[in-house]
Amino acid sequence: MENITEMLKGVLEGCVLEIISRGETYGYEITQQLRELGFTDVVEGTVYTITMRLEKNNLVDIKKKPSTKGPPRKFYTLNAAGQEHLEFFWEKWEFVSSKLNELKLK
Amino acid sequence: MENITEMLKGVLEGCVLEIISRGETYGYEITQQLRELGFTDVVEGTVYTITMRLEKNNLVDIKKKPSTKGPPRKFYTLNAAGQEHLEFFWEKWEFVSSKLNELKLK
DNA sequence: TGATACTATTCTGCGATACTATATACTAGT
DNA sequence: ACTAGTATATAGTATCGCAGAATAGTATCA
Repeated sequence: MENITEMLKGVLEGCVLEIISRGETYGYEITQQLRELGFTDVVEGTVYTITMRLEKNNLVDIKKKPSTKGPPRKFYTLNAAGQEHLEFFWEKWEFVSSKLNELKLK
Repeated sequence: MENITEMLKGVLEGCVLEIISRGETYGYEITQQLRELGFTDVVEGTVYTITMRLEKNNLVDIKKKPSTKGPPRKFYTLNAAGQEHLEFFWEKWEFVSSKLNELKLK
């Protein structure tokens, strides 16, 4: 799908939070999961800015682990604040989503 | 609903296109319709930037008409390009929306 | 006529976000 | 040595919604 950049704003971060909440993971793998989801054009740099932001806002805990396939990985897990943030994200999504579907059908 | 600004990016413009497609309307009225929809915090300035953009991108036709209640109104109607843009917007929405719901349920 | 309120458009600058492009680093296979 | 794949990092750019204010027209009431 082309030109969905603007529509992903505010949404992609929520996706990353959700993916992390499913279990400890790292930037590169998150990118791949987003691509598998269907957001095929998402690149590492984009995910990196998001994880950096999560880090800055203290929503994740970090553990560095060596990798057999490249440089060390930074594994993320959601902390309590991150979990709360994620829940609030889904609430917002439900709200916006319902309003748009309402508009579409009306 | 608070803090949905980022999530509205790319979405609000689509809403405005949809509202215009329902029938000739003007900025102030569009703002009110968005508020009725549930986006209570949308302000005139926001809608203005959107209509200006639609205008700049030649997606709307414009007619100025006097008002009994204030300064002249600028009425917008979708042209062919605008109609196409709207359809593409809903396609994008369907795509992103389905992916998000997929992620949420999985 | 002056003040106020409501309608209505316009303008500017800002902050947040995703994207582009590139650099750097480590491992494994040929 | 070279390449491909993995992986983090960073600077710069474009876009978008929003805050805040200015401007302007009409109606109403003191």
